[in-house]
Amino acid sequence: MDSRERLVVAMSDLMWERGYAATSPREVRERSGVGQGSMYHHFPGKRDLALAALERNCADLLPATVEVLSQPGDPLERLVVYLTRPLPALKGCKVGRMTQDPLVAGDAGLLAPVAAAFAAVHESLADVVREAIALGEISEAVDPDRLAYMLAATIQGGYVLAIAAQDPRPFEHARAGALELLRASSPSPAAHAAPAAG
Amino acid sequence: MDSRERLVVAMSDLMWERGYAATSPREVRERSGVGQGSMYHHFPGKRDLALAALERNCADLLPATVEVLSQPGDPLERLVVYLTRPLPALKGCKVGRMTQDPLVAGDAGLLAPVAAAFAAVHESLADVVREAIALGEISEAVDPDRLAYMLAATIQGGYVLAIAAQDPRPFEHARAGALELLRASSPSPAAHAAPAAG
DNA sequence: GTCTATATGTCGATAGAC
DNA sequence: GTCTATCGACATATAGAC
Repeated sequence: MDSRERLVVAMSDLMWERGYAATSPREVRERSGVGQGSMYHHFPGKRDLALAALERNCADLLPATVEVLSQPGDPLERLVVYLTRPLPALKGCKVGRMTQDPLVAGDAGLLAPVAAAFAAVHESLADVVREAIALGEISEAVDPDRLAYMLAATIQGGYVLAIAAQDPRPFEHARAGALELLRASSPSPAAHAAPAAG
Repeated sequence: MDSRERLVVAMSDLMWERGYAATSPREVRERSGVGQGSMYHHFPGKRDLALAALERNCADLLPATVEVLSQPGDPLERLVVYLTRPLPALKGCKVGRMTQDPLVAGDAGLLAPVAAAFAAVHESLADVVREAIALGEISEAVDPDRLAYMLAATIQGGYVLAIAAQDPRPFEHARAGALELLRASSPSPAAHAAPAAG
């Protein structure tokens, strides 16, 4: 791993552990083992390093999420996987958390990769919901875009509740609640327990 | 307004505008118009001032939320109000945002008022959901605690999506989606449009 | 309770040799 | 590309008079 890469990894980790404002160039240097001169050779300043770190985080997380939603097979089942896969409730989302840092949210350049990642997840989610509606697994009374936003919000907001309580259960309950409600609203109640007949 | 109060207000505003780590005692002094000596007379340090500011924010926001949920009358209608009342999608939640700041989330003392506020909202929400289930407005297949967590998460996560997109619509869509799904899962479909008969 | 003055360290970056 | 040295500014307080 070259110096540039080590700097990006260290910055990414530190933004995750301490936040953007609270992370100093010095810590990045120390953790990466890269010297002062090298750091400013590779990046004009802290913000540019943060941008590279953010882009890296998005590139790390996005493919796995989209992949879960792009599997072949039953769309409702893909939503179940989306809502039940293991996620670090007490650590939060490396990407979503950045929206709550005013220094990041106030900087269009830093926010851009985050916005792109959420937009991509939304498109995948909305597609799956549309498929599920077409198959009669979800009520036609539901708007696919709205439901997709709701599902993504359940995850992101679940982190907030879990961290506030210092307990993963609110996160798990929120996701389970979304799933329960989704199933309770299904046009074919049989879909809850077993594959629908026909 | 005395010095102490002015300090707390300034700190509260600055944590809101810039975050905790990015807010310096100097800015607090300048905005509040309180001198250096007075500041350290009233508070031992930045953290203690932040704690007072957090407690104030919680005390500001909690009553209004609980009040919405504690109105007399139809419980489902109270959930509708909870999910449709005007909220600042692009600004986020003064209380919820704090959970995403590692310096706050890693400090049990700072997190305590936030945890208490979310716990209080959850209790109110879960009570309303239980009432709605008892009246047959929401399916008995739904667990009240889970649904309550899901609804709170929808709001908190909606902020994340809206700020990422720099557009209030994901927030509004997420809330509307929750409402739509709630209605689609209602045991008495008539409840969607008009008061249920009987 | 409020003020001015001071202290110590770090931040975020630059300089310039190798 | 990497190094050491250095910079001016600010962060986070403390001291001690009034």
